[in-house]
Amino acid sequence: MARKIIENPNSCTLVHAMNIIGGKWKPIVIYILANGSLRFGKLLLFIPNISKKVLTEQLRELEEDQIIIRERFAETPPRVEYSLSKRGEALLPILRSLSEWTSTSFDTIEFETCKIVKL
Amino acid sequence: MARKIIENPNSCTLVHAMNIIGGKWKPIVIYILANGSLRFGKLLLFIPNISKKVLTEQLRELEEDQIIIRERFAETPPRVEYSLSKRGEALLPILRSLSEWTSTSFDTIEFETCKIVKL
DNA sequence: CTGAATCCATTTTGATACTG
DNA sequence: CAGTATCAAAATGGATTCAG
Repeated sequence: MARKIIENPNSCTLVHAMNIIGGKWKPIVIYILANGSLRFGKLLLFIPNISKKVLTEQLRELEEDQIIIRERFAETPPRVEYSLSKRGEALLPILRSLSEWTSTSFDTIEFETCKIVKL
Repeated sequence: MARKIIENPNSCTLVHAMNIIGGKWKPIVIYILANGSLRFGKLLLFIPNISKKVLTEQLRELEEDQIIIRERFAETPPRVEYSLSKRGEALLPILRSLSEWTSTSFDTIEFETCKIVKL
């Protein structure tokens, strides 16, 4: 039986989406920024167990994909604010759905990363 | 200012969801199985560039999280069918939303993994 | 304060050959 | 056919130190 290679737009877009939000901390960052812009130091507090390096990398990638916006203020000491872009905000309902899916589908969930810091 | 550690159920469930579907090939597997059950060999054809070993691992994990169902038939040669569970099916609308989000948010997407085999 | 640069540990992914 | 086993490669994660 002959086989034919075809394009599958659904898989393709799905893979792309996962590349963007599939990072270990990215959904958390997006979720936290949903409540408003934050500076680097605060994000670090909100996400325990993440190192500066990794947070920096994740933020860079999210910025490249235009999910978040990075605003640098020329002050001393320097201040940098991160916030969600329109594209990032469009992602929120989907992340909420994912969150709900987990809640309704699983009885128990436990992580270290469940704990976040409230200021 | 005092800081207090609290639980954040949203982040928690989100992280859990990403642990389950965040694997490199998992969303594709789920998407493909959405069209009906398939056996191992077919899945391998549908996902170019994936090795048997990796596909096996991903399927095992999806099975452990009860996203897919593995059915083994005692025949010769052996036959194994994979299909979506209820829990996995509940994920489909969300994956479709993700797919749509990518389509509307980005102009161009390109991957090697976009190509799948149609039988 | 923000984050770049190093160095190293761990995890993930893959190519290949082999088995019931 | 549907996997294992083994080895190797690559991506990712993280601790620490340095800099504007």
